[in-house]
Formats: sequence, structure tokens, C-alpha cells
Amino acid sequence: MSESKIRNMEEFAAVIGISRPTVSKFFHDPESVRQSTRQRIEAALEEHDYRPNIFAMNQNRKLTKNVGIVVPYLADPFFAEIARNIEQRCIDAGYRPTLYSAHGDPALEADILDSLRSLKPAGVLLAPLGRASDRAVIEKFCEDVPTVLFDSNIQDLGLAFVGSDNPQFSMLIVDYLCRTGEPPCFFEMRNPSNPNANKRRQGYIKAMERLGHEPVIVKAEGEGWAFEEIGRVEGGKALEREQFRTNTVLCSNDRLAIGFLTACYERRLRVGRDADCTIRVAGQDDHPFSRFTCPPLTTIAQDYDSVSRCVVETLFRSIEGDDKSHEATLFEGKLIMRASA
Amino acid sequence: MSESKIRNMEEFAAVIGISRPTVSKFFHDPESVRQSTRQRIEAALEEHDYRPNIFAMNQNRKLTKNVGIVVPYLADPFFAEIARNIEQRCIDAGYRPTLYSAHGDPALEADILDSLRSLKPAGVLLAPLGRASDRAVIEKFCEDVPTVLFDSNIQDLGLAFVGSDNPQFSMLIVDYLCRTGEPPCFFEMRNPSNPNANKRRQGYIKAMERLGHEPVIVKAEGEGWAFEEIGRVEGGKALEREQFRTNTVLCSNDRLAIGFLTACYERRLRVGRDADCTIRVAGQDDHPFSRFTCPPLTTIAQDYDSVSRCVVETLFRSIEGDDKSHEATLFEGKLIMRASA
DNA sequence: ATTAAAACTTGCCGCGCGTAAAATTTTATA
DNA sequence: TATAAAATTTTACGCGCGGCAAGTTTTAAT
Repeated sequence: MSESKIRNMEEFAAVIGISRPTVSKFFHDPESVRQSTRQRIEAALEEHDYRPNIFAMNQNRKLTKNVGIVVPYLADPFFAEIARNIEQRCIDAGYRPTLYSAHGDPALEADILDSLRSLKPAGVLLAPLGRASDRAVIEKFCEDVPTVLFDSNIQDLGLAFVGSDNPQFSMLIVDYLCRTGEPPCFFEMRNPSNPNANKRRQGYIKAMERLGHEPVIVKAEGEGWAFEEIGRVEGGKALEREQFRTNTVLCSNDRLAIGFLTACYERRLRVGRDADCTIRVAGQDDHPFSRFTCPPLTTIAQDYDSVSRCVVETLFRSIEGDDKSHEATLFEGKLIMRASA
Repeated sequence: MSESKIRNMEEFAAVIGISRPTVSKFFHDPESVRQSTRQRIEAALEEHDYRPNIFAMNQNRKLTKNVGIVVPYLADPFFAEIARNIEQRCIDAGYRPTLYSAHGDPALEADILDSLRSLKPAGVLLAPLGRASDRAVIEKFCEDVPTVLFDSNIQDLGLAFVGSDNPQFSMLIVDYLCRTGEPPCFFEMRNPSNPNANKRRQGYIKAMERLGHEPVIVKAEGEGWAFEEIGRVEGGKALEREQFRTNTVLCSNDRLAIGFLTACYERRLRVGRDADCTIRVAGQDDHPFSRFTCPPLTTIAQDYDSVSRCVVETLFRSIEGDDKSHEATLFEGKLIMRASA
């Protein structure tokens, strides 16, 4: 390994004895240069470990390989997991993903979109904050940059939307719960930041009415992203006020359910479907930890894999010209039967 | 809002009628231009919503405001949480953090460091993979870029290291467990990817010997980052083989403990310190979800806040010239007593 | 050996901005 | 009002690379 530091492509080309544009071509596509030159470059690469400056590259390129990924809150394992999945797919497809979290803050979301412009991304995969998002900012961004929305839709924005069929989630699990026991009460936040919550409530109501049951909805106070704590505290209050009219509670999402399970535990309520249990609890999402709650949480699994695959494919297709009209792709959830219900 | 799109600083300066470098100075520090010019620029800013290209800015700057944050696995809520914390502190300090996850892959970790070079970061905060990391790569990187390591140390690399006093963690909780019941067995992975695991084992052994107990270590097979699943499956096996010689199990980390709790639940073992419980379980880290396990997990809390504060402060101090010799700062853990032990 | 195609080189401009030095304006001082 | 000093702005060049046009060399095919 030579110790002469190579500062740029010019110097690198010089030590090999070929011109910079040829080296540039090589980095763009190693096959595009003659076999012999390619070998010379690759040999020099081993010796001098030079790497082109990515940001300078993208500066003047028409189509970059950059992809921006934006999620509302990365400390939520659901988003961490789906982001990881999407990131990996982008890498495998030869793109350079950069991940951003809005930390639940609309102002930060706007800032992120602004700096994403500087990246000149080939495209952006955006899971917006939802209700809290500044629609005008996102709308303007989508006009300038090819953007595919996921998880949480904002009507008519972006190239497409990929997400889950939330009403179906709720209907599926309501059906199951009614089939196997008392009809469920619905436990959710009063002011959900995510619009999917509303669709789930609607799905719940519709399914209950279809089965001839009266919907019972219990709303938890609280703002922010500490869903488990809200589920524990507010769920506990609701238990003590006996707001759940049946022995079955369907939570709007798994994180709420995880907190609610703790509330049940604190009150020594046995959760599950066995004879000695007094309450059944179900969630929605198949959060990475739901498998490990006690009892393991019965839930509806988001199709992480299909959603992430579809969202990247949709973006890459429209980058490569297959332009279609704005359309929404929804994936159905799968019932995951575990011990909690 | 004028509709004439402004493409660069040149055009923006032109519409105001001043030179581009003056505008450049303004963006670098609004106070550095004459009051009247500043007002003209700010007025134009409202009308044309132009923003400088961040990556072009950094291209030729001596000191950028970029900070790279690299963690080994972002889908682990522990890293997600500390990354969020660090990111926020960087933003508050006026820096531009960019977050990367190595996804548990040393090759990806090396790639990330390579592309971080292009960012010309003022500094990098790196939580290395640990045992799996390519030391040579990281060493070379640390020579070129001011880097502060955190969470997991690599001897003598980087400007400094900030982490937790892992032996103290184990000793603290061993003391507590012995004081309140039977001495604990230690449950860990056979091949932990994180070097902290070794320090915890040593702390456990030391504390046990000091108290006159014989250390009992149970090792779980398995690789990768699916700690909960490993804890559940391997912990379950160990339970059936009766490898835990006492009724108390100290897990090397909370994620392992969370899986182990599930294993206990599956075998209908009551966990906790009440009279009707047959086993006590404790973890280490105070993982964001430990509060919500059933029973809630007794554990040692990492001082997230101090670690993240110290790691950014250390970096910013050495960026601003306060260069010191390489030193390690370790924070003590705090005992979090919950129901599981 | 001739010829055409492929690969390479040279030269130059562009991307969007930073920055040192020079030129200008403003302000302070006499 | 003149003048030096200070503040501000402009000029000119650089960062690391992409891309195009024109010319030169190499390779492959006739």
C-alpha cells in the first residue's frame, strides 16, 4: 500500500498513466473500458485505495443513485425494522440510501426534505408523520423529487402510495375474536398522529356492525410517541373504570397493546384464551416484540416484506421511466394467533 | 412568492443586485454582512425561497458542520434510542447529523466509513460492531477523521471512548440479587458480537467470588442480532436441562432477558420476587421495553443521557481545538428495581 | 494491407459553492 | 474637507467530479 495520498481522480489517473475521463468511465461502469485498462485501474486501486467523492460525483450527474428514506420516528421498532428492510433492498439494487428520522417533529420533517433536495436524489421513499405533516411542504417536495409514500398516505401526493389495508386488518381480527369469544372493545388514542388509526377504527366499527354487535370504543388521552406508556396508564384507568364492556380488548396497534398487557399484569389479570384467563388482548402490526410479550400477542401482521419490496420497486420503476398514474397499493394483513387472544 | 425558480446562489444574488460571495457570507453568518445588505437578502429570501445546496457547500469548506453517526444495528431499540438522542444533540448544537446503521455487517460498516469520507465530516460518532469490525479499516478512518467511539470500545482507536462501566453493571446487580435471594446464574451468548458482554461476564464472576459464591454461566448458541429469539429458544433449553442451579437468572442484556421471560412464560414459570414465584430474572441495559415486560424487568440502566451528552461534547471539544490524549469515559449504571427480581 | 469501429486522450465548460486577496465603499479621525 | 483605517464587497480561482466534442490510437474485421 503506497503511502502517497491520492486526493482526487486526476492524481489517481496520473499514477496509472491514463486520462481522468477514462477513470471516470470506469467508475461509472467497469465494463465500459477495455479489459487491459480495467485491469490496470483495478491494480492501482488495490495499491492506493482511492475512492471517488460521492457528493462531487452527484453534483453534476443528471441521474444519481441516491435514495432518501424518511420515517416519522426511528426509535419505534416498527419503523426501524421497515427502514432496515428498505435500506437493504436499495443497496442490493445498487442505490445509495440515506436514512432520516423526523423524530415526530413536522419542522424537522420539513428540514429533512429540504436537505434531501441538495442530495439530488434519484427518488425518495417517505413515510410522512401523517396528520402533523405540513402538507404544503410535502406537496412542493413531491413536485420536485420523485417520491413514493408509504405507511401513511397523504391524498394525491407523490408518485404512488404503498401501505397496508388497515380496515381489513381490523375486520379480520374482529371476525376472529368474535368467532372465538366475546366481541372486542376497541382501544385507541384519542388523537392518533397516524391516519391509519382512523381506518382501523372504521374497520372495527364496520366489522362489529356486520356481525350485529355494538362497537365499544375506549379512547386514551396523551400525545407523542410513547405509546406503551400511554397504553399502560390509560389502559389501566379504563380497566378500573370498567370501560371495557366485554372481556376482549382490541388495541389500535401493538405498542398500545404491549403497554396494555403491562396494565393487566399490574392488576393481576390473567390474559389469554385459556379457561383461567379473565381478559383477551389483541393488537395490530406484528411489532417485532409482539412475539415476546407474556403472553405472546395475537395480532395482525403487517406484510413488512411485501410493503418494502413494493415501495422500492415502485420507485425504481418510475425512475426508469415506467410512469403510471398515481396509485395506491395496499397489502392485506395476516392473522397471527398467539396466546393473548 | 415569485414563481421564477432560482437555481443557485449566483441567480439569487443577481435578483437582489449584490455579489454571490456576499450572499455566501450571509449564509455562513448573517451578522457578518452590513445591516442593510442583510435586510435585502432576508427580504429576497421570503420571496424566492432559495436554499443553498448543502453538499456543494461542504465541497470546498475547511470545516463543515457535518457529523456522521454510525451504529451497528438500528433495529435494536437500544441503538435507535441512543442514536435519536445523539442526533438531537447535534442538531441543537448547530450541526448536521447523518445517521448510518451497519446492519450487523462489517463490510457495510466499512462502506459507510468510506462514504463518510466524502461527506468531509467535522467529526464522526461511531459505535463499532465490535468483535466483527475490521480494525484496520476503522484505524485508518480514525487517522483521517476526528472520531469518538461509543458503546463499544476498540483499544486505542479514535479521539476518545465514551461508554458504560460494564463490570460495574454486573457487580451492582449481582450484589442486589444476592442480597435479596439466591445468587444468580449468568445467561449469555456463547459468541457475543459485542465486547461489552465479556466485561459483564467478568464483572459477574468477580462479584460472585467476592461474595463467596461459585459462578454459574449458561451459554446460548446462536449468531446474529435476534437476541430475543435466542434468549427464548436457548433459555428454554437451559431451563429444561436444569442448567440454572439457582432460582435466579442474570441475563447479559435486556433483549436476551426479554426472550428468556417468554421462555419462562411458555413453561408456566412464575417470574418475580413474590412468594408464589419460582424464578427471578434480571437484565442489563434498561432497554426501552423493559418497563413493559410482564413482569417488568429488573435491570441496570445505562445512562443513555450522560453517554450521549458526553460523546457529543467530547467530539465538539476536540473539533474546537481542545485536544486531549485519548481517554475513556465510563458511566455507571443505576439499579432499576422492578417486579422480575 | 486496408478500413472501420472501438477505445482513449485532450481540452474545456459546468455543477454550486468556499475563500483568499484585491478593490471598493463606508466610517472614523483630524 | 481631506485622509487614513476599517468594514464591506468584488474578483478570481479552486473543490472533485461529469460530460461533451474533436482528435488520436488501438483493435477487429475485411
